Amino acid sequence: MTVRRRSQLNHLKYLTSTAQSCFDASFKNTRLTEASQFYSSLVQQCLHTRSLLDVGIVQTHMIKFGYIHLHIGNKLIDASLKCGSISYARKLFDELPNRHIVMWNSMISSYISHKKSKEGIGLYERMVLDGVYPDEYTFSCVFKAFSNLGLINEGRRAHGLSVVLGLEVSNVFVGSALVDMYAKFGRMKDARLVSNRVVDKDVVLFTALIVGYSQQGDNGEALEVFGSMINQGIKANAYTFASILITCGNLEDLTNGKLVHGLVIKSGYEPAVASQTSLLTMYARCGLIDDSLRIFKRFPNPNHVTWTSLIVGLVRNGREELALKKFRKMICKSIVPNSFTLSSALQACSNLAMIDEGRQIHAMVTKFGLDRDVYAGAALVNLYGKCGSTEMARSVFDALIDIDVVSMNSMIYSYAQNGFGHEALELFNSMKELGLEPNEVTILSVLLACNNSGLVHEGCQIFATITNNQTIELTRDHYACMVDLLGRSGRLEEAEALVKQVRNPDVVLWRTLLSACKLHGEVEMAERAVNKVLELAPGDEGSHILLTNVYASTGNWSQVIGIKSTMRDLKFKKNPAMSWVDVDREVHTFMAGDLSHRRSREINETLEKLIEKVKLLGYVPDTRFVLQDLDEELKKRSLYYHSEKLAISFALLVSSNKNTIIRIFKNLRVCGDCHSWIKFVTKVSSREIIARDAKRFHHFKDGLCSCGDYW
DNA sequence: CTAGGGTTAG
Repeated sequence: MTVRRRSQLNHLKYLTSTAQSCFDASFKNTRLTEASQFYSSLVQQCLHTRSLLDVGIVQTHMIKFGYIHLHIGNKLIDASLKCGSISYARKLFDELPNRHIVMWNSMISSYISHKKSKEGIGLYERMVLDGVYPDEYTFSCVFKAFSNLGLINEGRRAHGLSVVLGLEVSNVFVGSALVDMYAKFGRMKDARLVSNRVVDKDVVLFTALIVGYSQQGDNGEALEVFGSMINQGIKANAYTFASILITCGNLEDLTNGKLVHGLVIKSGYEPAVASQTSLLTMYARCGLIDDSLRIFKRFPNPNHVTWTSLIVGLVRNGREELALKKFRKMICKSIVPNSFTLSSALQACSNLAMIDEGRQIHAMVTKFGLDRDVYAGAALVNLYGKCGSTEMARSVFDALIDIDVVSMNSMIYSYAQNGFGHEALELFNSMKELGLEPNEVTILSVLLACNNSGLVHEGCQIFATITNNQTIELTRDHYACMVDLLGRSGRLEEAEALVKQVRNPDVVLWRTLLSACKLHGEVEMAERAVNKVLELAPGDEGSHILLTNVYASTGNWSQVIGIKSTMRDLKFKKNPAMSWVDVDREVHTFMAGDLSHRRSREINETLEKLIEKVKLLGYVPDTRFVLQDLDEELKKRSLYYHSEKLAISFALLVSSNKNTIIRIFKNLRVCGDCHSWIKFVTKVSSREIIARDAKRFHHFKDGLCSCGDYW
């Protein structure tokens, strides 16, 4: 059959070029209906060959011989759409004198399903102006265009017209499209009102409602809707299950999650890809990542969404290295990553501060043309910020076309971590002009920036404004940041007053105050804070250590010994300080006085030489940072073997290229003596060193540090 | 001849 059609078309092409006059003569003698039939069958063939060229040939003939009219014209438009050319269909559509409602609908829905919402709405509006009444088919697709473009008022107006025409609730297709639109606008009340009025509710309508509640964060209500749907005897399908499993995941509700899992199996939807993907996500969200891995293994051909879901789940569960391994495997299998995938992989790199791996993924972002994507962009800004490359973060940020509040927050946070307080403030102040509304994260980031740069006045001002406006809900994190800011700058009374302002001050707040007390040798307040900490968290290890530090810094050794024996009784073990450095994708870890590295002897030689050199430039070991009651010489020796000094010596030993920046990481805060030592090292070695400690970055260059010695 | 809902992200 198809072969015959093919040859008929070829015959037509032949006629076109060679025997037009003959064809013309024979056609003119035929009746119109027969001509119509002939053309109809040719259009049918176009549908089979899916070739726009064929449509063109048929159309040329029809125009030439004057046979183009309503019925055939519609068929041609339909054929063009099926051949994948909306623009060609539109040309025909515009040329046609009388357009059938079906053709308006076909054109509009084609535009919208091909992500051309603007054109779809344009045609919808022209249709209304031309006096053609939209029908249930028109409404069931046009609302999506309004939600795609965020045109809430226009969408409401169209909703109004559907009410006038009596189509709003009499047709469930229109009803569910409306529910979906209002849900996407976040107006769940309107969505609910429409859905309540729809006469014959079906599973699609309920699913739209469930997804709406779930995506607006009202997961409890989503579960309610699911329950009432089941009670009404409407059966869930794969779409519904996929959505409700995500709801259970959002709630981290394993009980209901497993219950739904059972229902999925009973209903026979378990093999559906969406159900599987949602199951994987649900278990990952509930912390059962091994179950997710097991589900993943069952996929014969995981698609990019499945891979991404797995990667996201792994990162969420702190399995970044496995996440990156899976990501590489996915790339090997030639699955094309999208911006979801890449931003998740980048997040894994950020968490591990793996700059090299991150750079490679950045290259992929560029390769796939996603440099200006807001999600990939924010993830890149985050990566470079977390790896201490503020300049790179900024250049990615500047390349973004649409800056949203999240990418803005990432950039401000990058500045904050790296001690660029003024730059962070400048960006924060520019938000108003850009029409961006700061949120909780913005405020926290900018306060952190002030904190890390000692901008006490500015931080207090922002905090006061936010407190007065009450538009942003301040969390304990915000207060902790302010307590740190005030406390470290010596305004301890104000800091303590702020802690007391918080409704239920937690351990973190009191501990922050405690460390400020340590910094300023404020023994009495420190004891008060410790008592509070122990009230809230009996036997808290950190606060014991901090109190030891307070006593040690004021030379109160008998108290130090007292606490230490208490800690021994409670079987405390101090979290050991650790530094590491990434050389050629291999992580080298060092503890204080660590001799376990295979090149330990050379490392120590390098270190000894460095210490001699920096001493000549004026480095004096600062033994105040040794919290043991040793004699001065021993204190000095113990300083020399701090983990960060070992890591830097190793890095200098193995990398001779002066232009390579040395990056080291430490799990605790960098010690004061090491901080000053590293500044000298940058001078004697002419190297740049970036150190990330538990709290922030320190960029050491030419004998100075970006933190301005305030951290 | 034309129609509605789902699974991955900071």
